[in-house]
Amino acid sequence: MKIASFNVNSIKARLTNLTDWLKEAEPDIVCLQELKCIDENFPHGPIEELGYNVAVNGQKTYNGVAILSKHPLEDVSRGLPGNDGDDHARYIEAVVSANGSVVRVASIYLPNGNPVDTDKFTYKLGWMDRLIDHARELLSYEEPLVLAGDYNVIPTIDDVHNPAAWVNDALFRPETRAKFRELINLGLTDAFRACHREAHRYTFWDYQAGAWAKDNGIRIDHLLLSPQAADLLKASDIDRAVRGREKPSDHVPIWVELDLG
DNA sequence: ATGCCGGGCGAAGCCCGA
Repeated sequence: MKIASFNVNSIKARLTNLTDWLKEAEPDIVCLQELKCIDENFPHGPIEELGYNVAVNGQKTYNGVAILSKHPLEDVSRGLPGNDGDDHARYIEAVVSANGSVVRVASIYLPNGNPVDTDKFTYKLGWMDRLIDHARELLSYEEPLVLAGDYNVIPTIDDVHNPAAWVNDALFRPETRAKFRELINLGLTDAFRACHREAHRYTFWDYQAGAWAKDNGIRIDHLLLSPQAADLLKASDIDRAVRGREKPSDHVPIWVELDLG
């Protein structure tokens, strides 16, 4: 079973780019981020035509996440627990049953957090605390679990082209990286890193200053696996060629293959 | 480099992303 994550930076602007990739990559499950549309405006038609069931947690203008699945989506829940006052659409979770197996999947759009001297950074760190609490709960189920999304976290110096340019950025600040390690240390596996040791493999390149041409990127989209999912890990990779196409997102898809039949 | 691009909103120019 192939499970992917893709920050599309507007589902409306990216529809053709997305459906082209869906046709060639043929993922079973896709976690999308930054839809930038309300539930009613999600383009169900072109995506359901390709055989996907769809669960959306949308929002006007900002954020918005979804899960696409060729198998039925069950027990869909929207929003990250722990703060009823948080109205950002940054989290959706569902259970997928396929071939007698079950996998729980979440699509995550973790806050950017810049500038760091504002409440945006506080919000990011608080959101990460809530994610850690929720992940601890989900891990207690002892089942295959994939926490997939745009984490807006550069985990290590190997995951950025020019570390010096990011030292004071919310994506690379020590506090951010420490919280990410706290999440990993619950017992999650960074699927891409488990399959690839080489440095400088990125999932995001800025639209500006020729970042793509210079390979000036960062690795901030991650698929984190529970031990039960990591047991099934066969492969993981980044579909970087998508960044070079017409009207690309600034992120590219990243995926895992799990031996779930 | 800190918004040079790109998208939303809405119909010019601002907000936002990373």
